[in-house]
Formats: sequence, C-alpha cells, structure tokens
Amino acid sequence: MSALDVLGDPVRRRVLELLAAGDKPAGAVSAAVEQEFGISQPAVARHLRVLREAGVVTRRSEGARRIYGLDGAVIDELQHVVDRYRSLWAQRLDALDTEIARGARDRRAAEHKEQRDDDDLR
Amino acid sequence: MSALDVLGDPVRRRVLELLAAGDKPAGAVSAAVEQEFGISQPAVARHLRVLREAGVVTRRSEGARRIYGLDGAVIDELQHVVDRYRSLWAQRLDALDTEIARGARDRRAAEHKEQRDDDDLR
DNA sequence: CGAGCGTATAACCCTAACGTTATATGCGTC
DNA sequence: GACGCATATAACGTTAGGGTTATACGCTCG
Repeated sequence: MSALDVLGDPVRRRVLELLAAGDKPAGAVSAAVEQEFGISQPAVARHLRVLREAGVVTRRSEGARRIYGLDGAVIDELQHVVDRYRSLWAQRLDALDTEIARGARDRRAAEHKEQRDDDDLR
Repeated sequence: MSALDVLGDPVRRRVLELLAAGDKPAGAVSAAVEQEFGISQPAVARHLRVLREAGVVTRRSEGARRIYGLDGAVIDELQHVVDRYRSLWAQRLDALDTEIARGARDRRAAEHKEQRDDDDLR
C-alpha cells in the first residue's frame, strides 16, 4: 500500500531500480542519480530517507558507508496491488448496466415516494 | 510508467478500484469518494481529470452522464513495472561485493596514480 | 423554453514536497 | 587528535498539488 505513496517520484523509482539490481552504498546511488537527474547529493539523501521511512529500502552500516538495499517484500506488495486491481477487473460484470438500471429505478421511485438517502453507490 | 506518477494519491487509488470493478458515471464515483474521504465533488472531478489525462481511465458520454472506466492496459503496465523490478532483483548477484571490491581497487589505484574520474557507478 | 440535474471549470488558499547551499556528524587514517 | 571522506541534517525558497466555494455548461424533461 504505502509503496505507491512513495513511488510517484521518478528519482525514487530510479533509486529503486538501482537497488533492485543490488545493494549499494549511498555514494553509489547518489553519483548515479545526481548525474542522471542533475540534482544534488542532499537531494538524493532525502529521497533515500523517504524510501527508508516508507519501508521500501533497508540500510545498514559498513564502516563509514551506509549500504542501501531494496526490501524484497516491496515487490510482493506491489504485486498484490496489481493482483487486486486485476481481480476486480476480472469480476466486473457489466456493472454499468446495473448502475444505469438502478438509477432508473431510483428515478422511478422518486416520482411516487420521496427519494430516500442513498446508503450505497449511486 | 506514467501510471505510477498518478497513483501516489490514495483518493485516486480508490477511484481506480471503483472503476476496476466496473464502469461508472462520474456521480457514482464522486458519491463514494466524497463520503469515504470527506472531500467535495469538484475535488473528485479533478482527480478524474488527472487520471484521464494520465491515460489511466477512459470517459464516454451517455446522455448528460459522463461514464468513466478503467483502461485495462493500465493493469498490464503496472505488471510490467513490477516484472522489471523483479527481474532486476533476480539478477542481482551480490553486487555489493563488486561495489566494495571496486572501491578498494580505486582506492589502491589512487595511492599510486591519480584517480581518474569515474565514468561508471562508483 | 425554463428549471433542474449532472459534471466540469475558475479562482483562490494552503501546505507539503522537492530543490538548493551550508553545515554537522561520524568513521578511518596518518 | 587532526584531517578528509562519506553521509546526513538544517534552514530556507519555490512550486505544484490538492482542497474549497462559486459558477458555467450541456442535457433532459415538464
């Protein structure tokens, strides 16, 4: 869920790719991204922080270096999101017709009785 | 690609779900989302616009109603993104060791020669 | 054709997100 | 323990994104 909140940014998606290909020290990520996007080291550091706080990447210390890695669970999480959309997509009958029909029914009802407040999708 | 640019917002993700389950007129989407998120109709209309401009949803007219539907291709697009991450993830050798080794090599080289500018990930 | 509904846009405000430069912190090395 | 490298944070400016209210526009129907 939360992964999508954070993957809206192209820089962060790129970082994700870089780390998916293998753990890397912050400097390696920075160097690549700085060059590709023309942004500064602190900017990249911030993106790394955001990703870490979102649980998308992990960090460990190795001497003075901070090694970042993609949390593998994120991929599964994204997959689940996709699966969810897909299953909804699959189950969708021609719900539009249902909607239309319901609208018609409501409209018809409204002619005679007062229209009760909708408690469901209208 | 572009889909992720737009799915960072929980409201839009919800709209996506609603539409994945079946095409719906704007009013149906609005009603649901307004209630769930406590936002106004114009706010929802805007989200619908953004989704449409991003190619995530389609719109067609039916009388006075505007019927929105999820563009099925989006699901595949998302799947491809996930697949890409997954394949990178799969191929990752212990690239960290490589990085570390390269760092060591560079550092060693730097002792004797001047360190040439990095043209690759460092 | 006038009223009303359904939907979109306009104009505006506010905040959060992202960038920058400058600086702090912490480890390794001489 | 001083210096240098690796990384993170501070402080700050700017913009874009999301919200609101008010209003416009097109369709439908009495």
